Amino acid sequence: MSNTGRGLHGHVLDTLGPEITAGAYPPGSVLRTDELAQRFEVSRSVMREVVRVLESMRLVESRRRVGVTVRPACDWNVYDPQVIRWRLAGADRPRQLRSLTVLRSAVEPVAAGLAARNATAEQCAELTECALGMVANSRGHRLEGYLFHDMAFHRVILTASGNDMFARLGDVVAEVLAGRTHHDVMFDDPDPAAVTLHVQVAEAVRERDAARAEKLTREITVGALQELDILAP
Amino acid sequence: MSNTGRGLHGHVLDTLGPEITAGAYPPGSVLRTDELAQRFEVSRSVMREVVRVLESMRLVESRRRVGVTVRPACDWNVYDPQVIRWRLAGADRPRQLRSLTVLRSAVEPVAAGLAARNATAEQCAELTECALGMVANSRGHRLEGYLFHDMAFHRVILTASGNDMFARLGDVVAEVLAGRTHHDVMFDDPDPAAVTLHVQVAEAVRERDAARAEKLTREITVGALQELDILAP
DNA sequence: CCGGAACCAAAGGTCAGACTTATTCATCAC
DNA sequence: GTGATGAATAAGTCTGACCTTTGGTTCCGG
Repeated sequence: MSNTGRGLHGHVLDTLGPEITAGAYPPGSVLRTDELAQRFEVSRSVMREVVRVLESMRLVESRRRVGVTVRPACDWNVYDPQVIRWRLAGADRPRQLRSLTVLRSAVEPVAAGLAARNATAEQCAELTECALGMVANSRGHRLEGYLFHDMAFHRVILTASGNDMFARLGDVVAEVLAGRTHHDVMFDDPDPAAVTLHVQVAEAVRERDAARAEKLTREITVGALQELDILAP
Repeated sequence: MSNTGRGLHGHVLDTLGPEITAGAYPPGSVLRTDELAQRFEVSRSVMREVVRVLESMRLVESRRRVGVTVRPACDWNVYDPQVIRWRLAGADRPRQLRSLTVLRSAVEPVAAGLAARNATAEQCAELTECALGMVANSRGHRLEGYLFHDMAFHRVILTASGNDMFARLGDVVAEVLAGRTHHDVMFDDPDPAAVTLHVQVAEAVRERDAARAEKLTREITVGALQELDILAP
């Protein structure tokens, strides 16, 4: 699951990071490098590297003569994939999932519009393939197969937009989609209307119809919002 | 300027980070910790901490027996404020500015709509104050005063949306706005139409008119796109 | 000529301990 | 009360040692 698991450093990070994002230490709490090193049974060097990384994520602040103070949640780098994963694994997962879904609803329609203008022929083909894969797995409780193509679909859209910032959200969207399937309510087969919308988006992009791609994608994200009982804008 | 400047560690990071984001080392290049430590005249410990942070930003990957390899740009954590600052300071600043402005155009309208629903009375007041500040500084080459209130305005909107992910983009938007004023074309006084739009957005939020707030904000961001000669979606 | 096993060296990973420096806090003199 | 002084503290830095992984090389046998 976690990609930092390599080495002692990664292990400590994957323990301490989630603790902080879960709110185990209230903002302003002070941690001492030495104490942490003792607790995790690692050397101070390793602990310092962990603190540096947590600092770069703005989860903590290290100051001389004071210690390592935990920062308030509003300071955190909530776009850091690590932080996102930690928060999704924690107690306020539902809240986090809502935030991310709202973000999706803002970004994906615009990305789809751009994709309709900038997608390469190859990307168009990929998109169609993904949509067809979704259709093929839309019945008979083939949720895993459906999820796979769904994640790929949205990733292609975001990448094909040609915008760095959008492309980087592919992982985030994938995480949200996976969460919906694995942890949350996904009783039955996916909504047929949603499947159709994906096929139509692929069409619109292929036909370079930016406005239609944007509009259709907006319908998809509105559906995602409604699934979480979020009032559609 | 840079907030990491504290300590040797920060200094090295602020030198090596921009080099990497500027593309000084092609993807796949291998750096050796020891050599870097020599070059910056710091100990291996400090260098290791720097590498760890760069690794958490996904700028590099550290592997045994191989060294520190530079990752392709598509892997970078482009939402990390540090990375954003480094890229904005580098050669492909214009490209980066475009990416960020497109992101703004996707996010801010939705955020404004949410703000109209969720803003506290205090936030509404702040918003109005910012808008008035913009008006007051809109004539007579008071660019700095205008910028100050403009940044504050957008930050309040993003915060008032009540969405973690949106709120965190306040710094990014501020950076973009500051860039436009300081580095790029901002010859004369700001466009009066834009100033009016900000005032109207403040009104709409105060009156809880989400649809109007969203629409007006979309007009603001379309203007920002046009300034950079980006085709409005 | 080729494939695999054994070996070696290179680079990061970890550790322990000593020393430095900034910062806070308390004390004291004015 | 206020400002200067000093001591305590925890992070910052450096050094040098040793461990572990792993890519490359060599060498042997098929």
